Amino acid sequence: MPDPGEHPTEKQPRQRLSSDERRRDFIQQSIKLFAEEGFESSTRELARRLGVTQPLLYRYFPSKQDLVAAVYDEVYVRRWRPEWETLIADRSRPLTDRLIDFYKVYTDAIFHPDWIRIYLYSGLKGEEINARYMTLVTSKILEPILNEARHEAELPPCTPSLEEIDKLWVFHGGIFYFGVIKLVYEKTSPDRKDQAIEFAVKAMVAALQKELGAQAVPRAG
Amino acid sequence: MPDPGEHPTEKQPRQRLSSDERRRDFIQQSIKLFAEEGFESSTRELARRLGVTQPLLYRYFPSKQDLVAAVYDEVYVRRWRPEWETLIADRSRPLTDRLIDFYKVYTDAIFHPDWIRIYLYSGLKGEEINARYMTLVTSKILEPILNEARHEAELPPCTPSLEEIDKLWVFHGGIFYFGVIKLVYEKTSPDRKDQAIEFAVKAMVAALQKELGAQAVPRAG
DNA sequence: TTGCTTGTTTATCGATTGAAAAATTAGCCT
DNA sequence: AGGCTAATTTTTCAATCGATAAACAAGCAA
Repeated sequence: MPDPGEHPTEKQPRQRLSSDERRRDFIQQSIKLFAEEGFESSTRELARRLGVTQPLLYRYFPSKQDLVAAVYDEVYVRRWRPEWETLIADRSRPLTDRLIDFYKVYTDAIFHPDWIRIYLYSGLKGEEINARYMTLVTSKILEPILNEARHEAELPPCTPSLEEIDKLWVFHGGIFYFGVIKLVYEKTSPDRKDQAIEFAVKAMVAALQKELGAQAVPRAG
Repeated sequence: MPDPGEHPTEKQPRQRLSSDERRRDFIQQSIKLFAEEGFESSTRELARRLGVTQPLLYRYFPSKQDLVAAVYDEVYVRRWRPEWETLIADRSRPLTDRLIDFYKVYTDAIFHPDWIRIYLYSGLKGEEINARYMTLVTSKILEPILNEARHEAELPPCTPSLEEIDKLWVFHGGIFYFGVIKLVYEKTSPDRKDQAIEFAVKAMVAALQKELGAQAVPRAG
């Protein structure tokens, strides 16, 4: 005697959703599916997870590529918080404190399998939006950090050199990659995440101050 | 009038290779192809690049999965250099110098699109060999670094805590991720690579010494 | 030259893919 | 109740996938 309740979504008397709701469900489930199995996941598996048939997708998206674009918009664009930028630039507090706070909330936003895996998959695919996100991080996070470090070292602002940006990418990437390995391979408690961030920020600010201090010396020597 | 020379490997009078040569070619070309397009690349595209037909692959590998396994062996296992471990442990030199040298040669070995992209693809796939490589890095690189740092701080050796390994992963991951973005998005000169490594190593050793120094204080206070 | 070994191609299969066209039906308006 | 709109399903297609079986041919040995 076969078990009729094998699938949880089986034989529901077909509930209809509004156009907006269904479209939203497609995107949300796509994020999960693509994050798990990459963008080569089949549209049939996506439909199966939603309990609908595969051709329904094409009433909401002209092609699979358009669905992917919608996923990118949701992941890359809509998760960015403009207040991050103001947090870094708040000169009423020491830069170290600002950066620790920033990286705590930034990693709270991006240290999720959905985000990190879609970020990596799209980066490997060479998607333009991924490169644009890197540019955004450079201009809205790394360059501002350098500006703030120069200000704390009482140096005049200047356009950062490529080598300085490189160093900040090593620092930023270290925190990011910590999220990668901890999410991909194991679960890490928030405590250890915050601890690692504090260590990285302090090490970075100290190293940066040392370099900028050396730049300021010539005036005295 | 159609151009008959469209493909460079067109209409060669079929040259035969020895079994070993052909097998090696399959693996090497697979590394390139999989690195570019991921492991979902078709066996037909692989054969096309080698100028042979697709079923020939199955005279050398029982299945595509076996080909992937051969690629993993080539990339993960055969590129590891045991002398890296002795380089880190050479106590006749300051730890900073050792680490700068180590990371220069280590990144010379792994900062290639082939290696980094196959590493990332296999990591996203959840391949066991990727997890094993992470364990190898932890036991053969990060834990030895911590031991050496403790030795330089005149502290007795001990089994490193999870939090200490976390910090070293942030540092190590920063260097690795620098290679990722520079390879995926642009070309970087070796100078900038070495410059970034020196900065990261110095920042790391300084931050580590500060922490270990704090541990050593109680004896004096 | 003959013949055998083996590297290679030809032909083909079943499964899966993204996508289109047409039929169906749920749910709201009147 | 009747009917219209739009959400959903059914059916189907051409392309592509990994893989198998059988035919072919290059090169060495006799």
